[in-house]
Amino acid sequence: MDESLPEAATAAPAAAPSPAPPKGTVTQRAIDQIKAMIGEGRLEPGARLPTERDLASQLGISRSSMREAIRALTVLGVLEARHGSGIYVTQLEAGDLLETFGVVADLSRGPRLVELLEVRRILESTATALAAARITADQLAEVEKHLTAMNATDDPEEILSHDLAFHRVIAGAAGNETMAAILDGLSSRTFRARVWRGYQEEGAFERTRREHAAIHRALVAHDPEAARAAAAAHVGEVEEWLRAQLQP
Amino acid sequence: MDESLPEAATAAPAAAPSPAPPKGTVTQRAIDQIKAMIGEGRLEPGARLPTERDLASQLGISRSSMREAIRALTVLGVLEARHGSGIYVTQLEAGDLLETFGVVADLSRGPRLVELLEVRRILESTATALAAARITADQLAEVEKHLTAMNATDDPEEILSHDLAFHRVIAGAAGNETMAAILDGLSSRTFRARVWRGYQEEGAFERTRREHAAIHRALVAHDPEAARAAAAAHVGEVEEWLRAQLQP
DNA sequence: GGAGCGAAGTGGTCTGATAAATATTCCTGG
DNA sequence: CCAGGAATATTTATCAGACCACTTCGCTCC
Repeated sequence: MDESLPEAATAAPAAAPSPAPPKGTVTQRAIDQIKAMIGEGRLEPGARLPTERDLASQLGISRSSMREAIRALTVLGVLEARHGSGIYVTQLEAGDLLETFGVVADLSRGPRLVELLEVRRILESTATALAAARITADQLAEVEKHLTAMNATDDPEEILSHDLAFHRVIAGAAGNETMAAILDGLSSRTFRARVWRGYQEEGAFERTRREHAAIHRALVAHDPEAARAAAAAHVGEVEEWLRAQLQP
Repeated sequence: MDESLPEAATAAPAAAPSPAPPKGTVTQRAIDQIKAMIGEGRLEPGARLPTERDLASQLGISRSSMREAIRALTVLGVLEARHGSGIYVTQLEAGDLLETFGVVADLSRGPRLVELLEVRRILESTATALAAARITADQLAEVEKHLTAMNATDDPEEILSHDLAFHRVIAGAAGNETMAAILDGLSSRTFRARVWRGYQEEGAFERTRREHAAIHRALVAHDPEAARAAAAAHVGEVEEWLRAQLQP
């Protein structure tokens, strides 16, 4: 019967500064609080966090919930847990935080693949244009290395690998690490493997080779506009092919 | 002694297709396996997963570890847990998966903020150009609504809110949901609030107003090139200001 | 047939314990 | 005094079991 009154005696002992904003789950709150600590600068990149137990008691939650929060921030690339050592804030660099971008590419299908390629075309053409203006001799040599290696083999795996590296070096030469990291995610292995499985079976090898050569020529000539056009055409070819595939 | 030969007796009862690839933590493995299930189409968008308990025993791990895996995929926007109901795969649309993009903007500092603005400038200018060609009368009306509302108040909070909506409608009119979702992340509330705190104190209100008007004119005229230029200049202004701030 | 209720199912949280990897301390021998 | 290594302490990784909160659905009763 009537044994329990909703409110009453349970005056929480530790309701100090934060009047316990009861939004969402405790785990979500923990995630937000840790993010806030980093955002406000209370935790520098590379800093070591208190132990799981300390953090848990500090926020008034159980260790299980705290572990879920930590795990979530780990997959986001914000934290890094080292077994036996502790939990650390990553360097919060573009590569750390944008690694999850690959998940988007891996799980997207149908029309969204075309949209992703459109984004890649826009960013890649601009990045290649910037690279044409800024690329150094060393970087250019590396581009050539992957270009020749790509043309010297017939193994699709190896071609794909050098193709990815080819574009990665170019993106790096553009001087915008964030853009390079995004492009890396948009070119993730499984994403390209999926699209190219069919594309390369239509004799696209030769065309791809010519397009890469055009990009390389533009880089050598330090001609941003030619580089932009060549890169846009390169991605656009795949984009158009994929668009056609979706309307049988 | 010599009691242990590497292989031998422990013929696991359920070591059927996957010979237990012992890479990383069990939780990470669980994350990968669930991702694989979705990637291979064994789990459609919107589908309901087995219960935590079933999934855990199915993969041979404890419920705690399985919960961490689920939580991780939840913050990535891949899964959605409904208390008392079950765990479901999201629709895997751009908005779901790219929500995490906001944390990049929120946690970035210094030079990376400039890089993010550069990416935004590239995408936003292209999106605005596309919108100029494709925008409908209804969408144009909504753009105007936010434009006038923005100019009718002095409350920074309200201005920021309508500013975000202004660009969001334009991005939506460009017809690429993925690009719109990325731009949304690049314009997340806390990100812009941080940058604009200083920017708007330098009498940038009037300039911002003129830039928005220019974008709007280009949209009305359905002039992609003008729209591209206006949008690029708009973001570029903030970008340049921020770049200058970093070299005192 | 419909409204209300209650039991079963399911995610959310907590507690406690053990294993594994790492960090620290301290002892020993030169 | 110092170098090396073993014992010890710290910390994350994982597991197990319990209880609570919310949802769902079937059942009863009107």
